[in-house]
Amino acid sequence: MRVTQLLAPTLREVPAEAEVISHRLMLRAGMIRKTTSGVYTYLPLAQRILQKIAAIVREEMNRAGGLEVGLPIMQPAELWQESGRWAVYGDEMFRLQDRHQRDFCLGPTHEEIITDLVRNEVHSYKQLPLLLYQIQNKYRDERRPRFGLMRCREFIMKDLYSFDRDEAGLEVSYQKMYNAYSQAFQRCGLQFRAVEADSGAIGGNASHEFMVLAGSGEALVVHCDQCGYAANVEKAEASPELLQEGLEPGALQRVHTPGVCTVVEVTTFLGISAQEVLKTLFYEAEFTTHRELIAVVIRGDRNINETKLLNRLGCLRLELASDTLIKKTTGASPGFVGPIGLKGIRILVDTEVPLMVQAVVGANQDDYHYRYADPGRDFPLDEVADLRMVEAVEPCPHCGNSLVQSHGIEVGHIFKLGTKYSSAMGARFLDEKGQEQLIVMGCYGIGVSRTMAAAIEQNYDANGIKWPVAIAPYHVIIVPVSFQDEQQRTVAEKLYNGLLKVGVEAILDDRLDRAGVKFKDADLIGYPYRITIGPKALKDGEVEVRCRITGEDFRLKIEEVVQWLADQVHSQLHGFV
RNA sequence: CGGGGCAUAGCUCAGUUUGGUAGAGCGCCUGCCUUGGGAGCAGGAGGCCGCACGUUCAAGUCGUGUUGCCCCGACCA
Repeated sequence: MRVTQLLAPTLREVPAEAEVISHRLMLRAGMIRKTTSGVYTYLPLAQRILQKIAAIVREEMNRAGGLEVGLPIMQPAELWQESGRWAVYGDEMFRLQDRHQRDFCLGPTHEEIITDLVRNEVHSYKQLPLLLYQIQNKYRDERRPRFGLMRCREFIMKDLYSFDRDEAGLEVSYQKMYNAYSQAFQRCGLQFRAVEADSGAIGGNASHEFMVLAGSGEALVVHCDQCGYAANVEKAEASPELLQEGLEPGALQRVHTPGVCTVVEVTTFLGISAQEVLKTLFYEAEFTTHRELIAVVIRGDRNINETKLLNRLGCLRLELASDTLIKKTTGASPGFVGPIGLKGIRILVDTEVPLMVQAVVGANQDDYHYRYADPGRDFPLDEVADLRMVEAVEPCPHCGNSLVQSHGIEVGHIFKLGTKYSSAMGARFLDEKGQEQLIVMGCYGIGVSRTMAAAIEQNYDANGIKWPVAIAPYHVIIVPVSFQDEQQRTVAEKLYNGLLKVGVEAILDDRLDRAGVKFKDADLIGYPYRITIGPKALKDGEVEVRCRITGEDFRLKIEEVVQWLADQVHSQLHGFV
């Protein structure tokens, strides 16, 4: 490719709409343009990158035994009504009607479609296991698209669905995918971590997320260097901290605490630490059939993990209760509520609560607290559960070593689905005994367009992007300082052709612009290697090579540079396989 | 969905307070010159000032409505 023939309109200034680094750089590098909120057009450079990511993913899916299919984007409402999700999916689903007013949606995911295919075509245990996947656009009407390609309404996703005859088979498929995902992200040249994840509303009992580690990541994960435990903080187990071991219980004491509402105020007023306070939060939990007020008790210095709470309760939605409702129920304002004497309300306590013997709690009367509350003695411990968010620094729940916290971008997510869809939609097979059995399913997604953005979030500097070789739009850019100079031009063409011959993807900057312009664009777009052809090195029969990733500069003989670059590129492309 | 902000040239933004013939820098086109980190000179093209209605002799500017976009929050198989 020659730069004069490429469409890569680079921008000197940062478009006002972009905040996130990957978004800004892709706009500036002439890779993407916004079509409407959450919908982008991919220009040639981005398209090449996406295809490279997709190719790696495709190879790994195939290697794991996956079969590629092409599923429809436009899907009939009937299938979604069968699974029950037409009603549940809500505003996030793009819906449309045809001229006969029949309902359709644009696929946000493809469980229904694929289950429909499999129930029609698979009838025997001999046809299982089956791994089917596609790489395709997905549509979700996000409430708030943002961060450029990170959260779009239209995006590219690889989704694979596994079909097995039983749980043991699912476990095998799941492991295959876990390994394939690890391999795929490694080959993309990304630093990532697989973490245990909450399986959310999709159900199932096991789930891992693949996180590209980057400071700008939305997700918080913790991991242990010692034993390898890693989890999203939404999921991470919290090990209870023993603080008041051996302490003798005291007599419950009601103290006047006028206007002292928050944990901080309580600790200051009483001269104690937040660890000695128990706070009580009231949630309104929405179940399928009813709404219920729930009290949750947790140590004053801890935070509730609402994901854990929601899972524990098995409710659809959680919301902190309003002050009015709290007052009506307990007779006290939120700052003075506590578990003692609460009647007719389900009380959940965090695992650390029973370990305390002298706690300060609200007295359910404004301007009063209790001291020396003894959990179990002064209020019931009927429901004890891990309900707290793990902190930045705390011991690993498995080995006790210190956990490390980091930010990540979710680029892959694998789930065990079980029989949720096969039972709803009747996907069954006959086993050896002629018995009808439900197919056991798993689903596995990789955000392809998001992976492109995540790669940038992890690899950039003040001058632009630093693509890993495996997913770079081209491996090498050749920059003659002056393309009008005949000698430089001749060398440039020779190297260009030489690189193509040895399988290195080269692009020649044949523009008549000044060198500075070409250097700036090369850095911005982020080609891994740049060959500079200029008078300085040329007089020694050499050219300069700069590595974008490490910043290293090399001077190489003209005759040697092609092979040298071929070695560099190929070792990075195939080093992992 | 709640809160905030923005909308003028391809991009970044002035101009709106106090109504009076549309501006700058960058980019783009032509020519000259130049070529090692976004050069210089000369000339040029490019705007329903988001849209609609209203006030006014006169609206980019004032009023009402509307649409789109961005940010924060809630939400996120």
